Amino acid sequence: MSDDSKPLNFIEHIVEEDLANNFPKEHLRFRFPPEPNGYLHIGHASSISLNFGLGLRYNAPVNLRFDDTNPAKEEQEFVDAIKKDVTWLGYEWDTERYASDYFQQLYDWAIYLVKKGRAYVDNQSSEEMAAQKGTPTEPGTESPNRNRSVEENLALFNQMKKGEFKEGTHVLRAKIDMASSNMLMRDPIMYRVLHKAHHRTNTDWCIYPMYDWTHGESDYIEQVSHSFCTLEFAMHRELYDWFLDQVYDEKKVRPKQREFARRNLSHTVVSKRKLAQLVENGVVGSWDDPRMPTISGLRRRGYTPESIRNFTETIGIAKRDNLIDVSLLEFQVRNHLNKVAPRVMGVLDPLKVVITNYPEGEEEWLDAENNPEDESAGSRKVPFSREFYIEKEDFREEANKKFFRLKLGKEVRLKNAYIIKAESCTKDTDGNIIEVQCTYDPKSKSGSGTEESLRKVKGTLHWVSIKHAVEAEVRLYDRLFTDESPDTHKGKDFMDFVNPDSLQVIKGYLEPHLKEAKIGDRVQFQRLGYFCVDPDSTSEKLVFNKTVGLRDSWAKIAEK
RNA sequence: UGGCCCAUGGUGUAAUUGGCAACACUCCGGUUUUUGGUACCGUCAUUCAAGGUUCGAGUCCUUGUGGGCCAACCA
Repeated sequence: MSDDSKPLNFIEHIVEEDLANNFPKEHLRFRFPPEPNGYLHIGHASSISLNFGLGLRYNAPVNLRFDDTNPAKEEQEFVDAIKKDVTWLGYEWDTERYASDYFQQLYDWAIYLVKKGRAYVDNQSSEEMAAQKGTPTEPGTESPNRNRSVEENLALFNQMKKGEFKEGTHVLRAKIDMASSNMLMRDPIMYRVLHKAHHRTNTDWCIYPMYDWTHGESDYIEQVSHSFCTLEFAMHRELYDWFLDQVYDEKKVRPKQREFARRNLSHTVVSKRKLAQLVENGVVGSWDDPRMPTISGLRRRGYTPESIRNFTETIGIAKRDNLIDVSLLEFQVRNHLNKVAPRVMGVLDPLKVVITNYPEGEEEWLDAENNPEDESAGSRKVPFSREFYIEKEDFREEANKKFFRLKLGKEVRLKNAYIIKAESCTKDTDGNIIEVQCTYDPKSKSGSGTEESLRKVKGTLHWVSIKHAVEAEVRLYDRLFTDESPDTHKGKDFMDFVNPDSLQVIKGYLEPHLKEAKIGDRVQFQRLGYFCVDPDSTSEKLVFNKTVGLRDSWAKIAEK
């Protein structure tokens, strides 16, 4: 495999080491286990790439497992969205599983634990139990219910299951060690009463297993060999192993939990809870708002699956805290779109230009290359006429030598058209330039092969013939937060850093064939950036999203 | 005051059993260019600190320092 040449991350080293220690390769199995309580985001993309990448690398199955043990938060809508996103990213799971598929098995095992004296029913309030829990530096105290008889526990647990108790009154706890230095080992809760309908099991159950009791056992049931999760679960590993010990059969694969650091992206938040807050508070329109770091948001923004996969590959996986600069993500989408996006012309901040020596009423259709990076993309025709738009910032009455664009008395090349020279301009009463008058060199037509057409002029501008222009709504996006790490400031809420100007809606003028553009189409507006057609687009009204700008070295020069 | 994890350029990751600190991005400078895009070339680190082991330490040991996580009937 070509993968062999690439350096391994620490997770791959762990797998390699297990293989070297005679773990059978055919027993390798992985899983991606989202809770269906929200949409997947760029952080999940790393986990998805890790697990499915391992599956590809070792030709091992990868399950998509929904960790659906909390009916209060989970919905079918999210299950569907997650499946769509994983598929869109280009991965195929072996089998689709649900933790809820295992509710009966988990229940049977719980009974087994009760019978072994390893679990008991506690009917104290959560406050009482919290008080007995102790602190990281002080041991906890044992519950008065800790030594109930097996018979009594069995009866109580049965009553819990039958719905005879109200929520919050009874729980099943593992009997471990109230003095453990690991708070999670201080008799953790295995089951709670929840009189809520579940999106899959409906009202079959009114007791639901907790994460810790569910996750490792689910891995075990599925015979997952390596269970990877984020660092905040590191302390859970001891409990994961303890629960496994209770039911483990030596002849089976024993799953191994290992942890990696969550990927943090600059100028955004990567947490389902916080992203949900942005939606609920109306900061963004929806989970798939193009400003969101969700997979669906990035998709709508115009990102390609390839660019996201390349991103996760280049940022890698490790255990240290990180804040990945968004420029690494932007590079990947530019890099991919540069190769595949057709070039077109669009003017977003129009200034009218009139060629005084071009015949009135005349028009010609000029050849334009679709993609200089891809000869097979061919060419198209664009209409040229006496009056057209250029960008306002592409004209100045006077400017220094670094300004390669149109200025009075100087020439520029119009992309795929003629060389023009600015002769004069007119202004409104406020002094704003509203029109530029030019002359053109009729022999300088692009591709005509004449001596004049081969002349070198410093600047090349994009333009759109006014008579032929198609209007479109264009949505420009800026970073969602003004701070690079909005949720890491103690005493400050991440919402305080929301960028009030993250969305700007303008009108653009595009070359006419864009009228045929379909939802999801991605193009490069030459000299401006990459844009895609938003799902809001209709046959009457085109809507484009700006995915990302081109690298802009002029902006840096202009700043100085 | 307890336990667990982590520390390599501006950012993210690499570095066979200890053996010339590498790759990508960014920044800065340059070449090419009918996109100030692309492509190409170049500059930017004595690996948190102090000791120790060793012919040799980013890697092993000790002690610091800094950061993260742990007391939801969430996952």
